[in-house]
Amino acid sequence: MATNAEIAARLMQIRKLMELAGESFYKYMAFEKAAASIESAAPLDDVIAAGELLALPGIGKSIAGVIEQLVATGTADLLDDLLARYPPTILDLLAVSGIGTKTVATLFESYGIASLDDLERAIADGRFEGAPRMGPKTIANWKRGLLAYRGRLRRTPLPEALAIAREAIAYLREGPPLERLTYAGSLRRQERSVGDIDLICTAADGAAAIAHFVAWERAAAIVAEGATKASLWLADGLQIDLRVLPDHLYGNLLQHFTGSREHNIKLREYAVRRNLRVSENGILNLETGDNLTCAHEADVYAALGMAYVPPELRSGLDEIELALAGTLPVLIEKDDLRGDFHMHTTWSDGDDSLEAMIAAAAARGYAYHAISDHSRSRGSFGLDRARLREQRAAIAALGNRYGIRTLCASEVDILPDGTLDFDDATLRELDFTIASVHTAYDQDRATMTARLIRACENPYVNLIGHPSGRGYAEYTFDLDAVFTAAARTGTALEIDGQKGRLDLPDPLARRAKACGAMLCVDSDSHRVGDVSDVEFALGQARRAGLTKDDVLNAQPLDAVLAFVAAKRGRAG
DNA sequence: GCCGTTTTCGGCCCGACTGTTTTCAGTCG
Repeated sequence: MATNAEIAARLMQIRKLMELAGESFYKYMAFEKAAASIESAAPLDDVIAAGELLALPGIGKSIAGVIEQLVATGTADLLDDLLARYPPTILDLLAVSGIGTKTVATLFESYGIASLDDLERAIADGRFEGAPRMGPKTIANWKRGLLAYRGRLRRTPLPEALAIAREAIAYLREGPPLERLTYAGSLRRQERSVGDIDLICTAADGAAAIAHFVAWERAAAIVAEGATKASLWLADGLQIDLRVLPDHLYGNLLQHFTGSREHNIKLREYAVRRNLRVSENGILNLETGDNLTCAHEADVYAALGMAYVPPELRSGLDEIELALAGTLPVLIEKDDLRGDFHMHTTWSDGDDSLEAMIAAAAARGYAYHAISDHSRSRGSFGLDRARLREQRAAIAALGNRYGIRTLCASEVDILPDGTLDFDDATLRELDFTIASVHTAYDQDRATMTARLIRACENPYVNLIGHPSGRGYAEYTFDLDAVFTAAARTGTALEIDGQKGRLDLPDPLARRAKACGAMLCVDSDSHRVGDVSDVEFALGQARRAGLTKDDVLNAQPLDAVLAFVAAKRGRAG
């Protein structure tokens, strides 16, 4: 059974090979659009069974036939024909910065080069000396691109990229005067991992800003440097782009560089039908010649007659249609959060004291939060029943000093058979229970599915912590079966904001909502400085299209206590 | 190859930067 992502990858493989083969631009771009459409669609097996493949955007009769072949057999006639012409390793060359399809086609046809190794050998042998359009600078760029590719095969996790972006912004602020400055791109859209960092700023003297940027001591290489735009690589190959324009264009600039590419294409296609040309330089009326510049991003969407689309929703799926119809979801915001259910202290594996963590939760303005240290089977640091009672007493002893309600909770291990690390009598003493998988990640799909459903069915379990394991352990389970069980039993599903987790990821959170489940947005913090990690979870929630009604810790304390009581009540 | 508030044909987002060019093709986002 192939996943949507695997089918989409096959379509992209076809798309790239078609471009190499010299097919028309619009023909191979149709495959790229189809791949994006598949990636965000419901599971293909279901779609095909329902006879709804042709209803997906960007899928016509021709590509539908290819997809059906791919799903049924793992390959397709079209793909087989292309692979008969080009070795599969040839596509690796496209991953090298500075090498595109035209170059790959030339390398293959004129030099028989079909892999990264072939290219490195040819450069070392000096085979390109005197060749047309392959001067010394071009060859040097390829060498640099090869080095970067070999040293960097992963995307950068959002929390890591955000820290680097803030460092770069702080550096830029030390230089010549800038007006507005921020990060854009996939970072602003809160993608779980990013390929590069996009910075934009407005300044009266753009050239000075660019000059200061490329002089950054952290820059290992300057990839491009022009009048309004520069790109550099850090030592590990991470690329940072800076674009500078005058301040009256800030709204256009921010909209343009926030993307996504697919969102901008759809937005501009819509604009073209209304005789408007949208770019970072303004909105040009093709009839009158007037160019509308926008100091604020919201003005761009308003000028196109649609509702403002939050960055997290700019995926190129259906957000333009929803914005035109005025039916975009009202996304949950930071100020909607009233609590955090997932915080650790030195009582288990946290770095800060109980009191410090309570104070930190209060400092964020929460009305309530839960202290949820690990249960006894988590090595030496897990709490047993006696220690849990001691902790409850310690919480009581602090009284209402910080003006926040602290719920006594536990993050209980879900054991391999789906039972819990504490018996019901112990759980009954708690205000709130998180149940999480921390062991036996290698269970097969059916076993893991049954394990998670059994945890949901325990009347004292209120929340499944980091449910999918993404980021830590990529175990598999039947998503719909577990999410539906969570909805049926009154068990919430967590979006965990711990750096390296961000679990549930946004597509799964979207799915969980569709199954009717309640979600939570938590920090899973182990120290005071990480309580704000809840904002990473919030980003995933917003990308999933969640409103405050979808999130348990956006509800008042009374509603949370009622949520817990209702599940216990149903169990009798 | 796909699509439609100019709908079954004729379009399909937009612009910056580089290298090697005497005016532009290729790459990137």
